[in-house]
Amino acid sequence: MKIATWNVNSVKMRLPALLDWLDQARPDVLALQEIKCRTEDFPWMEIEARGYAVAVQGQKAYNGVALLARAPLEAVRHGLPGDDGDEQARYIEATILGVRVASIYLPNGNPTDSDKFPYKLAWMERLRRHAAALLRQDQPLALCGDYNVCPSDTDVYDPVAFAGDALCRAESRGAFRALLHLGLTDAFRARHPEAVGRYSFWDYQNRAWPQDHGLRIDHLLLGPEATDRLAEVGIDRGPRGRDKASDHTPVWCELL
DNA sequence: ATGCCCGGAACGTCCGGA
Repeated sequence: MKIATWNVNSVKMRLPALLDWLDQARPDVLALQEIKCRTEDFPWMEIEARGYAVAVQGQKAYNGVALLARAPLEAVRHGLPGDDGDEQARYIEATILGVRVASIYLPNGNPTDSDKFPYKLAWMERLRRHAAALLRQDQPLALCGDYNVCPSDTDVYDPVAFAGDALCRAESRGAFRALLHLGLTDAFRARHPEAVGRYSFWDYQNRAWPQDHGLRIDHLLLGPEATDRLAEVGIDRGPRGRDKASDHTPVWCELL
């Protein structure tokens, strides 16, 4: 079972690249982030024609997440519990082939002296509480998405320059570690413990991609049952090199 | 010290992204 995550930065602009990647990589599940469209404007027909079931949590212009699966999506949950006043479309969850899978678009949190940073940290605490509840269900779990956290300096092309950034701040990394301490496993790091310079995001600015100035911020966090089944993990840099690319590229894992 | 590059909304130029 192949499970992947990809921040597409507008599903409308990325539709040709998305359809190509589905045909080529053939994931059983793909978690999308930053679809940047209302649920009713999602390209349902084009995706379903490729043999995928679709669940969407959209909003106008910003954010938005979705789950695509080659098997039925069961018991879909829209939104992260813990704040009924939160209008931002950043979370969707469903069961696919017995695996509980979430698509997560965690807040960026910059600038750190604005209210965006405490919003990020509060969102991460809500995620921690919900992940703890999911882990108590004793079913395979995969929390997939754009976490907007570089877990360690080895995940950053210039750790000094990013030391004060919301993606690298101690508070963000501590909240990420709190997720791991629940019993979740960073799939990429589990399979590639010593890897340096394996990124999932390269900024559009400053020629970041040709210089390989990247960050690893897209993660697959697996519960114990899924981790026991973990066979392989990869980052597919191909889509980032295309014309009209997203600034993120897909991360995938294979469960036995 | 600041903008660089993108997409969306909208039609001038700003917001948000990371």
